[in-house]
Amino acid sequence: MNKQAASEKPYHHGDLHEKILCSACELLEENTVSSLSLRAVAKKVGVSHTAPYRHFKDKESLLAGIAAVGFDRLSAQLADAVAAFPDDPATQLQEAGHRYVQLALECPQCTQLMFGGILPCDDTYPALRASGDAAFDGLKQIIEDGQASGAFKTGDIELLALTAWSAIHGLSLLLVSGNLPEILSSMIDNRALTSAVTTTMLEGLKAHHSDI
Amino acid sequence: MNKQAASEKPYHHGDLHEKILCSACELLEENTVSSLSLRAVAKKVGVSHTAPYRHFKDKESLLAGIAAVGFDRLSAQLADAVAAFPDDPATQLQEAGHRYVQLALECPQCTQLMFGGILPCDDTYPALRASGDAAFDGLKQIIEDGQASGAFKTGDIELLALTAWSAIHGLSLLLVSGNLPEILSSMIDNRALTSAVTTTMLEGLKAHHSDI
DNA sequence: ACCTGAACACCGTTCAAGT
DNA sequence: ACCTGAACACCGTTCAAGT
Repeated sequence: MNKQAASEKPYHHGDLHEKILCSACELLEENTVSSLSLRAVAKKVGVSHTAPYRHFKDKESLLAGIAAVGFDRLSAQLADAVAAFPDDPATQLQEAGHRYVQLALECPQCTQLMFGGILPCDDTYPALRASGDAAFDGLKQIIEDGQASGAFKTGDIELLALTAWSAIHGLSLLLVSGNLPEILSSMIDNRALTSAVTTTMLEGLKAHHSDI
Repeated sequence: MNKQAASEKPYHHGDLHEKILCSACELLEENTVSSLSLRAVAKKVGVSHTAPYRHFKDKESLLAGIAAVGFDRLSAQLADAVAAFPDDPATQLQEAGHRYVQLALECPQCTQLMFGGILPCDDTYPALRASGDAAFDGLKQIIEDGQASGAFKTGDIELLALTAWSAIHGLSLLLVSGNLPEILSSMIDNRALTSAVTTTMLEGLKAHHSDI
């Protein structure tokens, strides 16, 4: 009795689940996502290499947990971009693009994990899928607001959102993967690259007032 | 004497280098790029698991060989797109986009290998880098022609090329990695998705005739 | 309930040794 | 010159066993 509420997970370590996830996140960015080993995570936490199996079904399940956190961070950045420029969907979209690229550059390995086709995107990991969908919903909302205010051209919201997403996603992954040719990657300011992409992208999304 | 010319590599197997590369390409698409093992390639070729080391420095070196082939295929598709619509840069760019996406969908694992940050893009593999740069040069040429003919807006060629590339690259990787939300991935026709992206992208690239 | 250690089947890579 | 086999240090995962 006196079980001190229902939420307890003491015994040998504190919240091992959380500790493992946290350490994994750190180790992930120290190297390549494919070089992250469950055994190394366990060693870093200070626990036997089989202990993580009490908290994650397997390695992939742990990776899914990390990726979900990444998508949540992305959603948060999107929300901040919207809040920063109320009632200005065009600027919101541009700001969202900048933050998307910035986040990708800050945690490149996590970005690869989220978008590198490493994890299944079906319903194997519902939490992961939910986090990913939430991020896309945030983007759709900006497009919808822009259409409502007449700033963006009309058309299928999903398709317009996909277009904006593709542009900024492509740039992000090209930066993260290092596939840009020397001329571009030697540009001091990544913000200039992002601006070039978002500006042209916005140009294509804008309503053509000559059509009215 | 009578050495039958200079090009000989008989002994036990024919051109083992080529056989390994070829088998690796096939095995690659049968599974994930990260699950491709050198030992499995050797077994498929019918040779001991250390034999590949006579022809490739290590596993990464073999992967770089595969990726270079991928970039060459991309360049070829670009060239075909240009040839198909002479003197029409806008249509060339759209066609190039379609072929880029199509190629990515045909060999998703090779695409991940080429763009997944698995290989170093510095001068570690000169052939790989050269193949990659060649593909980008093809794209730049389309942009340049479009500017010359007045179809595209003026501006830094590299930046405009990057913009076009980002849009189509982003779509390709989103398709290949499976990160699209259900609504979009359930669309029967990927060509419709590609058209949506390329059309809006072209809209942003076009010269604004009202500016003249 | 939570963790450990031995064990298994796989890796990539090296190296002495065979033809 | 080209290939092999044993060996090493790593994996992920399972399972009986400990507290």
